[in-house]
Amino acid sequence: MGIQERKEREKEHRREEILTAAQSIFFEKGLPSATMDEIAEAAELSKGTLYLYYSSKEDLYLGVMMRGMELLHEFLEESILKASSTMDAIWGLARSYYSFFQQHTNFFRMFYFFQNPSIHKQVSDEMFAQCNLRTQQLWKTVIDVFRRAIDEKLIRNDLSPVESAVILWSNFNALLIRIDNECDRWKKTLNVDLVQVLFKSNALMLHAMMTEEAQQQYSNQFSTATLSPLS
Amino acid sequence: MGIQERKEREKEHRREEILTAAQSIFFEKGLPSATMDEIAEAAELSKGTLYLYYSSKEDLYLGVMMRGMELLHEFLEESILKASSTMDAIWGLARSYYSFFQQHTNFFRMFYFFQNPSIHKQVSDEMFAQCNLRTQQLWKTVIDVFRRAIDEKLIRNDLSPVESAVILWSNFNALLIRIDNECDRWKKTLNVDLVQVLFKSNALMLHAMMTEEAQQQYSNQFSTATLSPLS
DNA sequence: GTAATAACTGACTGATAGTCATTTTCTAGA
DNA sequence: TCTAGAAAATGACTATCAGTCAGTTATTAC
Repeated sequence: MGIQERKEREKEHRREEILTAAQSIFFEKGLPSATMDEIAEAAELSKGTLYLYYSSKEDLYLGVMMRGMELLHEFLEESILKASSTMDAIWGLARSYYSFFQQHTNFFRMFYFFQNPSIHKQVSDEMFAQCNLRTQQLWKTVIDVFRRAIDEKLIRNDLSPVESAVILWSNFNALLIRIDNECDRWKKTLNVDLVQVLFKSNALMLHAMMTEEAQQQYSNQFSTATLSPLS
Repeated sequence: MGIQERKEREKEHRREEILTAAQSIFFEKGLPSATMDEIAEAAELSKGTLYLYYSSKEDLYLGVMMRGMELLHEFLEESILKASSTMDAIWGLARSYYSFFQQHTNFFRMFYFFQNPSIHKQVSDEMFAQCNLRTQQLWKTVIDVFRRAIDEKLIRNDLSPVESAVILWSNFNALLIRIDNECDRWKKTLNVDLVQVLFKSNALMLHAMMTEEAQQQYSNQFSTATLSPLS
């Protein structure tokens, strides 16, 4: 009998439909303002049914967010594949994360909204574990690029792959968040273009992490010309 | 008649009492889980009275947060005063922000919780404006140190004071947030001490921002020995 | 002493996350 | 095709909580 299998498929499909409905509502309103009634209406289901598939609003939010994490992972993997060298791959991570930020701002916002533990109260253990797994996979991809860079003596070997990855990523991410929230304010009150600062900062930090040989080899890469996003 | 004045004082005092009650509840539970009834009980007032002094739960939250911002400002100002040189003042900003983070983690958490615009819905314009003013004052203090550093040719003059300030601060802040949320996880799964990474990252970035003269002058400052927090 | 004003109260309203008894739909075997 | 039982879906209901406002208490001015 394929009935069991078909039911499984249909159930999975329903889970995805609910997620799609939730996504449109969360993108529009954010977690606090979105209501389960709205999501139910968007999904053309009753509210009770949502709870047969997800155990809380926060679980739904996490489900949508994990779609975003998969998408970001694809962005990064693809840019790594396309890279002509390991150094190019490192710059590619920055460029592709910036593209992701521009093209999928709503997902990006979910990431940093959920970074905050005050929100985690209603998240189920399963979802939380699944999300941590995805996060680890993402980090593995990023860290592996830095591992290669250190093996190739592009990055100083007094930095570990994990250290260099977390430093460069955190630095880039912090400025992306600031761009998302405060870009206009910084432009108006202090006449600073945070997007330029973003790439300048990334270039500075990467340069500081490089071995002397690599600094000489790639010195031209970090001229002001290539600092701007290749938009 | 000093009655008007006394009444003003009493009103201000009541505002502060309410803030103190709110602070204890917000520290304990965070914004989403704290209830106005709890805060009212802690303040020994009725809920209605809270709304005579603050127009929403979020306004109360902002009021408490601004206390934290003033405290941080004092930390920074004091460390700048104590600094023996401009370069020492820059390191002092990092050290004092780290001290603030350790001693007043609850305030620190409020800062990054509220960075998120999804929360701002119920904030009054007055409070928002007041908070922006405080933020600008804080930034002015930080930026002024970097202005001095550039004047003294310690920091490269292709960086503006604002740029260098926002880069170094954002970088430091990003890792502090990660330490607060994920320190144990990084230690366990990847065997990395994020606190060491924090100061290493700050040293790297600052070094990259320095002029060649300053790099030579201060090269010993950034040996591994001084990378650890002077706890 | 009293009228006017200011400060405070807490029962009430509306919104909303999550529940569960009931109904509807689907499946398997006769 | 019919039917019993399982699976899926429903929506009225409960509990909680931010915010309101008519009414009460305290203070001031004369």
